[in-house]
Amino acid sequence: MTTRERPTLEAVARHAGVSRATVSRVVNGSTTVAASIREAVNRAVDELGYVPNQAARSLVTRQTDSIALILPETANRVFSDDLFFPAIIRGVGSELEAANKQLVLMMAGSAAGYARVERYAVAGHVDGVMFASIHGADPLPGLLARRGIPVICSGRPMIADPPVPYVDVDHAGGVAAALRHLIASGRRRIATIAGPQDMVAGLERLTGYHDTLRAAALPELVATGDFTRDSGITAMRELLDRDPDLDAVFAASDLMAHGALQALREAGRRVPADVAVIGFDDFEISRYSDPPLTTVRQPIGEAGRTMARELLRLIAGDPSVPPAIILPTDLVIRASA
Amino acid sequence: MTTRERPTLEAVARHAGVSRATVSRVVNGSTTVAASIREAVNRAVDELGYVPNQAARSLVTRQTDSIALILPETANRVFSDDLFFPAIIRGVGSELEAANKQLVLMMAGSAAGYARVERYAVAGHVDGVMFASIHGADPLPGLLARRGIPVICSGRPMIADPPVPYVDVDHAGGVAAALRHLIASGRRRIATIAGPQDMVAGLERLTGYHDTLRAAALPELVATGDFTRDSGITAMRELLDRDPDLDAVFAASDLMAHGALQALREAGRRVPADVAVIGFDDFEISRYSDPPLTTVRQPIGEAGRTMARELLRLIAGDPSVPPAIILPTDLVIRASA
DNA sequence: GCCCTAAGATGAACCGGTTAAGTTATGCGG
DNA sequence: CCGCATAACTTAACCGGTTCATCTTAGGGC
Repeated sequence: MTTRERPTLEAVARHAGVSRATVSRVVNGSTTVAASIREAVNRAVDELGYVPNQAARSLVTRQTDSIALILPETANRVFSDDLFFPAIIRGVGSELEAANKQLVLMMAGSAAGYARVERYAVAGHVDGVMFASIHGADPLPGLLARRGIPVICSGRPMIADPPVPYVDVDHAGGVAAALRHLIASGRRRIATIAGPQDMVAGLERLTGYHDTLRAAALPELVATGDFTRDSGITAMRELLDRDPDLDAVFAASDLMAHGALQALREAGRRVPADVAVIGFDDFEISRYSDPPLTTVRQPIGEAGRTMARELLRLIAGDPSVPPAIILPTDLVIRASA
Repeated sequence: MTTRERPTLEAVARHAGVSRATVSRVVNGSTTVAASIREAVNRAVDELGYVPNQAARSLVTRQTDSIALILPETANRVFSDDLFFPAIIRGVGSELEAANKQLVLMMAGSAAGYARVERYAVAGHVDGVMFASIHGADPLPGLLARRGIPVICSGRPMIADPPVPYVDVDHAGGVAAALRHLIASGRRRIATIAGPQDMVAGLERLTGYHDTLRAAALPELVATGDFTRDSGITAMRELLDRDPDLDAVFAASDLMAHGALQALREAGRRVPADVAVIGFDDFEISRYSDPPLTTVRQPIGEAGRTMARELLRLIAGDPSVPPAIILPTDLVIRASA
């Protein structure tokens, strides 16, 4: 193994016949260096294959140029069925790449992992922290913010004690659009498969359902899932059981909508002839379902990008970062409703 | 904002009335500290909310307790359609969590991102590097290895100049099992949709197809895709065009198999009555396709876990890390063949 | 009561950079 | 030709930990 000793600033300086400070200034692109010397130093850097030691550098500059994205789920769940996190990661990644920052992904599922994340951030391993989707009343964002670490959330945090800026989508607007579409096409017994009620996304979509149906003076019928396909199947069966004559279902996630499609097929219902189905997300796979799914598109990638952009401003000390940014949703009409 | 100044070792030492060195030993769990002092120090640590500065620490210890996983694709592709990376990440994540190491995800799509990854690793930001799937003759693994950085690959690297240890699955065995199943059930005109030929996985699966069909003295029919669903659709149409009487297709990935199912349906062929279809991967979604997909299961998560485990041994300086580990594949028979 | 030993605490060097303050060469006006 | 401003480089003081050699002190044996 060619474990060639990594050259230090000192070595480069000696090689180029200048001082450490000068090399440092060349490496960091200072303008007050004579061209001839700059060139000599660069040559020495190349010849020795010098790369600055990150630990030494960030010890004094107090910054690391990397940023954490926290996925508050166990590693086993994050990437299994769910397509939400991949989309967030994609958005965040593209934005950070442009800013030349390094993305550090962390799963904070277990309690131990949770503590580790906190220590990791407080230890100064990263310059800022993003949270992708928050479960329940998660204290971590506030905790880190109180420690002086720049923090931003995707989805409104449930506790607002130290207010943490966040990026979210217009849940209520999306739900209203979906339900109005169903009502306009003559549906009158519209059920919903709600999301988990310990997440703001789950709560707000259910609230939107209540509000819109109440305004339209239509009966309400609710079953609750956890955003997964399987929970959608179970919930749909339960709904059919409670009201065999329902003529539409609004599911609070695409995966639950797919589960509903499957349960409806098993129960012999035709979609959309007997029952119309609308989801929420607009995942790629919803274009290929049978029938293709009508759904509320939420700009997840855009949310990730926005989150990254705002965090970078926060880190730069920009005082004008808004406490909340709400992105629009829109209804994508396909065959299922 | 409560940007409370982070306490240093020095502060804790003063608070507890001992020296810096002693606090350091307590924090790192040295045994040669009197119980009373240890307790006093711990109290001081709690009261001040002390967390060691990672930069300072790794400057001297030369390790960071974090490990990079390189996804050599652009951020935009990695998480879109593909379910391979999520599975790898899941496996790696669970293993590293158990070892209390931090996972750092890096996308190395663009050339710039590529250089950044190299600098990042060489700068000592991480203790070791894993590569998830390699495209073509990627020089980066060898480059890092030559720099003395512990490296391990998922999938056999195409260049073996500095040999880099790797974890792979038994492509040939899986393909052979699939084809033997088709032959045993009476199929005689068996086509294949090959994967990209700049990836070892693509190459080896095609080689397996050649070898098995030649041994069985059956005609060969090949179209090439890039592992995506769309490329599967295109390739299937092309195959039907070239041999309308084919009675089976082996696709080198599940997504291409799904594309093939769609193209076959459009062409009015019944699966498996007219044409049998087998994929390779066994993604979750293949259980829900119409018909459910017969496929070669490869233990992606297990590969991730193994990769992480071996890398940790490499980092620990264990000289007995094998140059290659090949995991078994097996045929999962569902309805499509 | 004295010396030796060992447990346990300390002082100080060091890791590899950054940067403010200090020093030296260069150029310009008078 | 001198003095001074300025550009350009060097010196040295940090950043916040770890660790080894050194020192202190309490205890045990005779």
